[in-house]
Amino acid sequence: MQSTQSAMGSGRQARVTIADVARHLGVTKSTVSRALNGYPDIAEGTRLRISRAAEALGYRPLSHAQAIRTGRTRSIGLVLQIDSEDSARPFLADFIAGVTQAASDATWTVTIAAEPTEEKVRSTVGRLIEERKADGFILPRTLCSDPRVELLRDQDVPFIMFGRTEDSRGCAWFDIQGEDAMSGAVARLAALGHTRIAHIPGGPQYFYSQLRIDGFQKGLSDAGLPFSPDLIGAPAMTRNSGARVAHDLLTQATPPTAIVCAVDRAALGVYEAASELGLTVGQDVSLMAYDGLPEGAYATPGLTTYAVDSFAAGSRLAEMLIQLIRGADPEELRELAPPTLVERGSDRPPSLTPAELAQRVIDHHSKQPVQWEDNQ
Amino acid sequence: MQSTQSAMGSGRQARVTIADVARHLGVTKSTVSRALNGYPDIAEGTRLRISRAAEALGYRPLSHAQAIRTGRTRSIGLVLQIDSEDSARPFLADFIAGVTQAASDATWTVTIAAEPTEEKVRSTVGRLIEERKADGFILPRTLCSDPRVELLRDQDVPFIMFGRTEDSRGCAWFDIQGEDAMSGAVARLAALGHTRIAHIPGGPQYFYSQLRIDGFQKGLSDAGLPFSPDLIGAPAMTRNSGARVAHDLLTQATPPTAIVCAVDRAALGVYEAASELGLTVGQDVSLMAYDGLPEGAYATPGLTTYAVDSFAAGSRLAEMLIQLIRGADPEELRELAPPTLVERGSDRPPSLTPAELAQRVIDHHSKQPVQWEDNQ
DNA sequence: GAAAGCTTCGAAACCGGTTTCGGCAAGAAA
DNA sequence: TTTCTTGCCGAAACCGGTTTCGAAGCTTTC
Repeated sequence: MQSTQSAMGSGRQARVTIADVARHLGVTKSTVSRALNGYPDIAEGTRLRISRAAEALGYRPLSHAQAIRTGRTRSIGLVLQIDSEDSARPFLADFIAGVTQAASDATWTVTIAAEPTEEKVRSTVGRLIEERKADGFILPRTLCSDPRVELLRDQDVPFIMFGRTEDSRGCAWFDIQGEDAMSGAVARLAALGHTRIAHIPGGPQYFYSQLRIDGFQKGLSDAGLPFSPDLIGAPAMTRNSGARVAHDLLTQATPPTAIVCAVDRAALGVYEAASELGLTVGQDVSLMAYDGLPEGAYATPGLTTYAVDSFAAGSRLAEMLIQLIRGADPEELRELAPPTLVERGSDRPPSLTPAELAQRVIDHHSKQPVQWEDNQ
Repeated sequence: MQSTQSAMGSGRQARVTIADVARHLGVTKSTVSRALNGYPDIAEGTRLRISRAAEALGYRPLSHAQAIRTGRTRSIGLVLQIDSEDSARPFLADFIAGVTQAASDATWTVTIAAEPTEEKVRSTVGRLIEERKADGFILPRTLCSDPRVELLRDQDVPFIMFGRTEDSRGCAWFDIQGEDAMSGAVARLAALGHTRIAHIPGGPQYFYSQLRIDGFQKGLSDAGLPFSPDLIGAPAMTRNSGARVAHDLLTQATPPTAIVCAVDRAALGVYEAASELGLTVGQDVSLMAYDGLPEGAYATPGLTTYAVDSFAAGSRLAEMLIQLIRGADPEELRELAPPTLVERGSDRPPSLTPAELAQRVIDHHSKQPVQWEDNQ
């Protein structure tokens, strides 16, 4: 019956096209197309007949054939920046799984790219736009002022950010409530009896770092604890810099008995610093952080942290982006999800006062001076 | 001059199409197309004129417009299986970066999907084929007999495997030389003076596990060491199962003084088992493994391991797949790359004989019996 | 009963490329 | 000079969809 027409080449199975469906029912392609796309000028009976036949014949429209007319590929773009020492790496698998899962559920696909530098990321995004490889983009790890945002805004391409930025006029975003986590951590530590609590913030280029500092300060004032600038250390995003900053904090004249880190990775360095100073985390100094890295479970004692559900974040971002592309108002597409507290052993009541702690450090220091390596 | 034609909708910048280029030069679309695609019936001068003009005008063909006629999207498919406890996770970011980098360099793109179960992976691959979203696929983590392979072979869709399988007739693949790594590890440990060396293999569903067992045995015979079945423990792919298997091996009547693990993750468990038995890795028992996980560097002492360059693997796989899609013979597209030895502290000369080691374990065991938890 | 309106669908153009076919001109062979 | 190639390119069909336009057929209205 359908015969010759679609006898595509070498072995690959002949696809059933819209023309096949039309011929099978004795209608025209245009009728089939409109029926399947919900145009109002098709009789309900006809629509039913057509959609049933399409289903039965196994017809699947070719998204790139549609795209040539509609300009839409049903594909979401995800351009990652992966530098040699990427802090986002552990989340990535879950995040990608979430994004693709949600896309898949909507019969969309995800076009992914990874570039090492900000500049290359920009140009790749540009290329994907030019080639219309994606109908919209998810931007992970947004910076305070993000060049990708300008590019996409200029080109009028839909996008959604994972994380807020300073200026999010007309932008859709999804974020995790990092500020509440930080104030929650302070509240928890204060309830345990700590009175001098320090913070190690993340890199200033990330907007969330400021939010978490704000949350930290709010936590202090909520608990009625005094704030002083020396409670906030230098930014640290890696294990080693975390160790260095923790070392500085703990060798102050009045050291904190508890430290709240903006990111888990820095917290892993705090273990090192404590150990070098003859202190034990969870005993002499309490520690809380944020991210939920699996490595935190392997530390001794386990790191108490606020965990982010990256899978859920990715899948929600994909859903929201699809809505945006379908015409939703970006200002309506904004969501804030809470992280979940993972209680392990690194936060306990203080066993020493700050003064006693300082003495312990001095005693230990007199025995063995410390050297920090600069690699890793 | 070009005016009205391509005044595409709302704000988004007007693309320059092949018709624009043709009009600009006073030739037809077909000439431009053939010139740009290297057809032999275009004069060299014309070809030059056209490609220069295309460059100058910023013309980029729309891959999905090309696809409608050619059937090719210039996109490679990557369908990952990500279950809740995925051992491949740490590699993933680098791997993806490698794949997309190589694709990007060839102005191809990567369409990615992630599914939790084997069945869903299969159906997603099927969908991507039906919708012609990818011209070929990279299959990571190949199983001994892999259902994806049958599917793709049936449909006559090009694909390349990361890892060999039992039956790789007509298949292209890229793999890392795990068997040589294992025999190299044995040779190294034998040279250090170990005479009783055990192996903890990976999951039997993975073909590489058998290869690595073979390599291990070859290492023993090369070193002139006797083999006995009790030198090979139960399979272990996780930290906890690694600990359990190591415990079994080390509590044998004649325990090994060195253990070679098929995967790093299991080796991390060996540290735990050793510590529970009152032994120190690198001192009482030597340890080598394979993968190159970053966590290995944080263990004490650092884990000596054969590291896989996932970025390079991904990028090579993408390059090879593109060649395959362009018509290369799959039997020619097979490559084996060596891992690189990362020397840290876990392999040292034996300090005890197996008999002395057994006695140490017995002495320690009489003091405190061991319980293994089953979570994590 | 004719005009007007509505519903429903066919015909054909269109999207941006690729590919087939054929024709023209120049050069080679007869 | 005529004929046959050969090189080069234009014309038009084609890929698989979407969308515009218009025209039937049926109702409704006056």
